[in-house]
Amino acid sequence: MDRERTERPMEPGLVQSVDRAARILELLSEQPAMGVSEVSRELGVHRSTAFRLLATLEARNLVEQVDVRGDYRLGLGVLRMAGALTARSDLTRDAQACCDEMAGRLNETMNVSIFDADAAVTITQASGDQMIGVARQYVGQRVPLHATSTGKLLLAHAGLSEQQRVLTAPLERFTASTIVEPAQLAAELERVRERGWATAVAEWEEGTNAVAVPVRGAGGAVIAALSVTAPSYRLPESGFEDVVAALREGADDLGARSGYLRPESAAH
Amino acid sequence: MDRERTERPMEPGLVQSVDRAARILELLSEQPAMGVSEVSRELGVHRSTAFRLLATLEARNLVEQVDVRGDYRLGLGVLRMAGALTARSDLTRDAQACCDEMAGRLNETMNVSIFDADAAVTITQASGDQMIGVARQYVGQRVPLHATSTGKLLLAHAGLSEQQRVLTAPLERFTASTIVEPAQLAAELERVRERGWATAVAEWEEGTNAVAVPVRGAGGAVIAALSVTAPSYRLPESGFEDVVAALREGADDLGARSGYLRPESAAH
DNA sequence: CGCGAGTGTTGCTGATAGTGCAACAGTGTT
DNA sequence: AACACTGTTGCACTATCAGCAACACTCGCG
Repeated sequence: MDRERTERPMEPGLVQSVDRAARILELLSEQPAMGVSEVSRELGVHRSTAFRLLATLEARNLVEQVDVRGDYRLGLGVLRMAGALTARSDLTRDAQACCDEMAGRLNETMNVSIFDADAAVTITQASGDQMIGVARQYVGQRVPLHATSTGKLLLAHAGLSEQQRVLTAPLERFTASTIVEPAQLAAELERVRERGWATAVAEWEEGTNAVAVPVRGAGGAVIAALSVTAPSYRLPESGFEDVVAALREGADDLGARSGYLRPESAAH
Repeated sequence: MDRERTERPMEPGLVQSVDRAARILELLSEQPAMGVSEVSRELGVHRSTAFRLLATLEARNLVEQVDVRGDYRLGLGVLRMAGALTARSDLTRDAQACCDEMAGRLNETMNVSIFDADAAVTITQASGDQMIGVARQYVGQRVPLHATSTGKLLLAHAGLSEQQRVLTAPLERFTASTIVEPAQLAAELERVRERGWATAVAEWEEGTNAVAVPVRGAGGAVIAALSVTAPSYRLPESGFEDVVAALREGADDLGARSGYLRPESAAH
């Protein structure tokens, strides 16, 4: 159900209170609003500690209280950082337009993701207008490389060292269909490279399928992945090939503008 | 030139290291990348201190190094927060679309701003394709209420207590034309309410003019401001009325969707 | 080539800054 | 009215974090 419980004790050499503050921001990215007590319970600290952390974040506009003596939520200061971040590259902006357009055509949830260290990061998302769809907000979310269509696609075109690292580390299981055997994953990656697109059939979330195609920038390198996600009854395996054609169009449009975000994303 | 030097010693009861970390994020929102030493100088702390703060932020993906032993910049974790923030309201998304469309029509820099405590916050921005334009990225930026078109418009329609607060506090001067006399500002606000739009003629930045109109949501309340900003030679005072007509169209479109972001924005 | 000034990074140690405690002031429920 | 909550604030202790100094390294200059 909740798939992020990083209750690690924090590596030494880091600043404890800053780490806790950052975790608060993470929490507030998942839940729309939280009270002081709720935060303190989640962090495992005293209420007063959580309060002071929140008060500090509030002074810098990173969080705000919905009203006096009320819950806290993310503040508008976040916008400034987000603006500065997206201003750095055209890809984010172009990807948003691409997602919006494709979501209108396919009427399903679209994602554009990029490779980052040990995960695929969704940089853009647009939803179809169907009642049943992808509920969660995935923008900025780090999803595993071995259990999602975008993850597998990006990993298949990443550097060998990156692939080795994922293949040697234990593969976490999320559903009954999740690939957890390294050999099986290696074969899957090979197939992804051959046919030029990747899938995820209930491997990350039960009852949910996804298809991803590469976005190629100047020089032909894979700079991102464009994907569709939908309930399995609306996107069955038999329909994958049809979607791929549509996806390719969008991905080529996006790639043609050859936006780039992290030139060193493959390097380490 | 640099108009933000909040070298205040930090109020008691706040967590020092978290405050410093937040300031790092602010700095990285202004400059695209900074080294450890640069950050330490800016914060007035030792290099090792700045390093550990950055390392902690990096562990939570809020910043990242451009390469090993290199500068730091904002990380992709910021996207997650931004995604969660904008997902809370339709206004941000609709405003972006509105800005984009208007920027295409007027070929100038468009902004949508909302009222927040003691400043106007730009939640959306789109630029025309002219070479000379608004250089700075303003999204998430807090601009003064008395020296900008959006600020004056929002203030004119804010609660009386808010207006009183601004009128009694000292009005900072930014250019020769900045209104610093409370009585003069009060008269200006009255004029804004009468004619239904606000201007800023080189009051915030020399050689730059701006015009703002209200965005009215369900119930007729002013929920945001839509504005155009341009060099004074392209947007002279004589041309204001023409732009207003175009702005009104966009603002009405936007308001018709009656998005809402902060229902309690006027309360305190 | 070697110097010097710059960088990012890392143990160590003392004192400061931040934590937990307890108590207060509220609100809504029992 | 008692209770169980909430967010908030002074206080005192001690764990935490800032500063120092040294390291490894890169760059530019002589």
